Amino acid sequence: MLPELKITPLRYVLAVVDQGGFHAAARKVHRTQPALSMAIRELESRLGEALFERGNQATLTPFGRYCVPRFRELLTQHDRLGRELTAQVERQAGHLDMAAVPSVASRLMPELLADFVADYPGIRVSLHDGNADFVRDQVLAGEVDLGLTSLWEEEAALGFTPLLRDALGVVCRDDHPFAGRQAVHWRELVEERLIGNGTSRLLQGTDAAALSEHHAFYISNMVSLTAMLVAGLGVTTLPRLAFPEEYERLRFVPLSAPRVTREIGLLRLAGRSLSPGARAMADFVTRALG
Amino acid sequence: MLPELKITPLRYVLAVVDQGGFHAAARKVHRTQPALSMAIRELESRLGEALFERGNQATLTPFGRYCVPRFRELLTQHDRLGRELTAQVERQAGHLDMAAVPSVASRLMPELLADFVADYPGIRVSLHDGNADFVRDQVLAGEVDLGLTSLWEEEAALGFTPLLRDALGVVCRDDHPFAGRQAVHWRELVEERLIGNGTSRLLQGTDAAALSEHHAFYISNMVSLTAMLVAGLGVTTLPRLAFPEEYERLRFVPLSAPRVTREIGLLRLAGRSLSPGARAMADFVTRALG
DNA sequence: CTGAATGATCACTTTTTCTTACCGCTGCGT
DNA sequence: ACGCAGCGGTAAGAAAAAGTGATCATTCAG
Repeated sequence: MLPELKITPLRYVLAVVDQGGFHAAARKVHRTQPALSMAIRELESRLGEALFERGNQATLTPFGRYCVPRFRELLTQHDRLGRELTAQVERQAGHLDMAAVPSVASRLMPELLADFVADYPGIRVSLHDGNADFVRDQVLAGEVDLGLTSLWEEEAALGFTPLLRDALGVVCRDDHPFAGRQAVHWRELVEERLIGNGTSRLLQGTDAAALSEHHAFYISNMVSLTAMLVAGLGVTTLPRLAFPEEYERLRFVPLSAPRVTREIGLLRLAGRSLSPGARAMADFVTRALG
Repeated sequence: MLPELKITPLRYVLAVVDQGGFHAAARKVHRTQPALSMAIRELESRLGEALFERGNQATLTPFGRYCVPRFRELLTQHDRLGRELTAQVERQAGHLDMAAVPSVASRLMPELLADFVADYPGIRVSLHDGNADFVRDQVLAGEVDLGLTSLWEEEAALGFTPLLRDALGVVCRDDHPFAGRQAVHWRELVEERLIGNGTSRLLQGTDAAALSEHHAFYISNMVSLTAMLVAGLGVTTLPRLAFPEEYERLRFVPLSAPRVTREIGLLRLAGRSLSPGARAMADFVTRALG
């Protein structure tokens, strides 16, 4: 029904118009003159109307004059699309959404992102932070391309690439007997007033599993938790990365037994490939942390 | 450098997306499934990025999801252009400019145009009227596609198609001795007070050439001329078509000797083809008057 | 476990596109 | 007036692209 206009002949027509002749145009598009002659003739017969005046050399018919600007417009859009897509593929443009647990988001991401934008100035990044469940759900729902978190349990739909291990330790105030110690054994914590938090479940399944039931309070909010620690209301366990270094009065003492670590890594949907931008980020993070 | 996106594979991609599978899409576009498989694979390798998730059946990659709306947009514009051009070629749309001498413009064109728009409702017509020189110049300058006029002298750059002959006659008031006569001989006019007008030069080169020098006044404006005739100030010569029938008191009497006729026809630029709309008009006029 | 989907792959044919070689025409300089 | 360089068009065959039919592996429902 409607004639399928091929892109190349349109380009030829414009070349002939712009160069003012078939020969010059052929040179421009790296073809021979007959190629243009035939391609354009083909296009004309497809349209059912001549574009160039026959006999007269390379002058447009009225219909040709009507067509040229429209051809040019279509080609402009075609080329724009081509450039846009290659920009995406070559990571000169694009965007990605990622989610990270707060410790990663606040301690690792700032530097990481600074380095990333230096390498890929055209790629826009959105970073959402939330607890490990939030990150997992966001990835699973496809709301974000990548997650940086620790994974509680393997899932078929998720692909997890471990990047770094984060050791659990005890956090206490600087006047506490633990402060300054090289290590603490879990049994010593039984005597303490222990404050539970979101990371406490790391202890489950370890020798210190009992502790995770043991706490006096459970505080999920990090600001509240640190306030209580600064007030000397008790001690808590936290992975090193989650330990808020900016509080002068708090100290982090590694747990010597059990040696509990959480594994922080890159989380993504299995079997779903990444956008070019997301792949750039995934590669970048793996190189930087792995 | 930039990858030449061909139209057909883009269409295939959209078909696969819309139909939800390669087989269904192949049926839709009247191709076999391998054709789509291969064309799309080719496109992917050209872009350097997969559009469909391998293994998983006909689901888009993130990059594919990014591409699809853009492909659709480009195809929409492509198809719109195709439809637009065929509309022009098939005379469902378009426009043309024409010029005609006043007699043709006022006596022939109204009915002609009415019939034309009935046949070609989509074509816009601009009609300019002016004397024969004006029409010739407009055509020569390419300001109009077609002219309806009489041609004084052949010119290489102009193509003239005679359509009808218009006989010269004498115009006088109804109380003049000529009124009611079947014919008048040029010698009879020598006695009369003769008013010259733009068409008087038709007499040049005929037996009555002397008359064209002979006139008492020369009036180019038609309204002024008729006013003078109605006032009984004299008589004039006019081609039949230029005789203003709407004036009850004026009479037209053919010249029996010499038999002078002007030849009215279609004027166009030689060696320059017409736009589809103009060709429709040219054919139409030739059929209607020829 | 079978059978009917899916998409991928392979060998081959058809179609399209391009090139080389050559033609006729036009216009310019001698 | 003549040759000659430039133009665009034509024809035959080579090269590339697109399409087909047969076949395969995989998945999923009954």
